Amino acid sequence: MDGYDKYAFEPFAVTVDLAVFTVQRGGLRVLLVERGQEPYAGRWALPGGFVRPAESAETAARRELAEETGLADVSGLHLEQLRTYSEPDRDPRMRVVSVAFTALLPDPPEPRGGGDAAQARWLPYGGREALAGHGPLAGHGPLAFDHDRILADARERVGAKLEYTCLATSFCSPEFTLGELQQVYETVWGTELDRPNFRRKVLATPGFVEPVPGAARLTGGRGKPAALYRAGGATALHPPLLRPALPSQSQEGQNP
Amino acid sequence: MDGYDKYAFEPFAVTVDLAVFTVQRGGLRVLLVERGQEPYAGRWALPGGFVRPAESAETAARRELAEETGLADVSGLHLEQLRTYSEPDRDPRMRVVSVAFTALLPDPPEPRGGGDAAQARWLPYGGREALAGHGPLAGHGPLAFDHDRILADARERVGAKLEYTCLATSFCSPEFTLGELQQVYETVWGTELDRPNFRRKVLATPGFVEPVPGAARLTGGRGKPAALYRAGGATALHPPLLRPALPSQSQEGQNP
DNA sequence: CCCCTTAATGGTCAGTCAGACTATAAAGAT
DNA sequence: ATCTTTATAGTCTGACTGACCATTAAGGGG
Repeated sequence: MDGYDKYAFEPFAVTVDLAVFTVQRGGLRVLLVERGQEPYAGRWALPGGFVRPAESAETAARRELAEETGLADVSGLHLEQLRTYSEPDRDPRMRVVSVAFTALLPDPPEPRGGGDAAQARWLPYGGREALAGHGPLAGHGPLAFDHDRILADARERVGAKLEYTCLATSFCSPEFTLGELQQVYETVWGTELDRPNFRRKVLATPGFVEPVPGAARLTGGRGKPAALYRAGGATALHPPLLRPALPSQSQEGQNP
Repeated sequence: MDGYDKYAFEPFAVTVDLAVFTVQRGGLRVLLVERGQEPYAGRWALPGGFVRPAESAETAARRELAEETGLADVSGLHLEQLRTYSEPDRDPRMRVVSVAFTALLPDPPEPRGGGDAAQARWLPYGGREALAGHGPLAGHGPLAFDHDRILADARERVGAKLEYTCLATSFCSPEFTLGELQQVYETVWGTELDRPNFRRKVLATPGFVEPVPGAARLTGGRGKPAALYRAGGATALHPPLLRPALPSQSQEGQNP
């Protein structure tokens, strides 16, 4: 950071890219826009835009989130910096450094198409379609630029943070059932969890969820009505709720 | 990312800042440079510099790491992106977006002063001096720009990653004793760990460490000589090695 | 040379927690 | 009325953790 006048430096364009996730009908969905122009015309991409002169990347990301989702109030939504992507050739036109963010929405609104005739949609990401061999975006990929990688990084980060934070409640409405909360974990992790055990763990963690005092119950379909809970005051999970270790993962070296 | 020609965008300067940690004599140290020019002349700052036109931020960070430490080969060192700091007023001269990195060194070389008469030093960070009330940098703070915050974020990130990755071996020489490895945990976390339990946990994790086959032993001082180990092939810790939860942390909400 | 200190290593034991599983309750569907 | 579905309650076992105690192998000091 020393000696600006001694070293040459090139100006960069700085953008933000958003990986906005939601859990809907048991599947993970991500907000994508269809590009109307070259490069990558017709390909899907993460929503995003330039950081303005008086903005931080965080401010720009929240502004873009409001614009792209059409939500009036995005102040309560979870928005978190993922990392910055700066490969010199990631945009063929010019040098663009992009700060990527991850956002989580409980109930996704119908997205409005962007200004330039590009449509925006919630596309399923991962899940059953991926297992059928069409890739994580089920035929809508690959994305423009390096957005496939950004999206994969974002999903991995969200999955990891579910383990040791209370982030899962950000995917849920203000009042939710434990079944809905469990669906969030199962959807993001792509695994199934034992319901009684999940319940025991969540309720045993102080501040994770708190019961809605009105003893209100509600159900959408069959079965016994479920009790409603709100997010508690805690943000971290100690000890964490670990996802089941896949047999072929995370321990490549073995001790004899 | 759509329509570059439709929206105004400002060029930014993009820099990298490095939080380079090492564990020495039982204390955590960080590489800092003393600024020779305004702004913040005479204050200490994180090493860093501009990203060049053909570089990614990662490439620039590794180049800066080599330059600042004077090490011939930094290819094996741990270098990881922390996050990007982009507040509009973080540099009083111009709009600078900085991508911060965290690096870990086993045995720190004597740093060479930067080109512009600025000296570089390993300063103790946190530890006993901090408890004496002089702040985490024991009288050398506050740092220039927003580097205090970057440094705090970096330390927290390193501490968190020790829990669920094998990162701690990056602080150690190629061959190390379990006592040295434990010192890394204790130094970064600022807590004491039970030696037999730590040993049991480390050895029970496949791929974390592997014994040096030559049954080589080595000691610096008194006591029984310790067996030497190398880093194993694993990168993740499943289940994690959790730092002892401080009584006043992480669970502000309590369920009745 | 003997004893003390230091540090590494080996082991025990009880409490806690996670995974697997069974059982009961309360709703809609047929 | 009975079945299906979902929520909730509880049990049991093995694994893991934290708190210990014991032993081994070095150096230092009398």
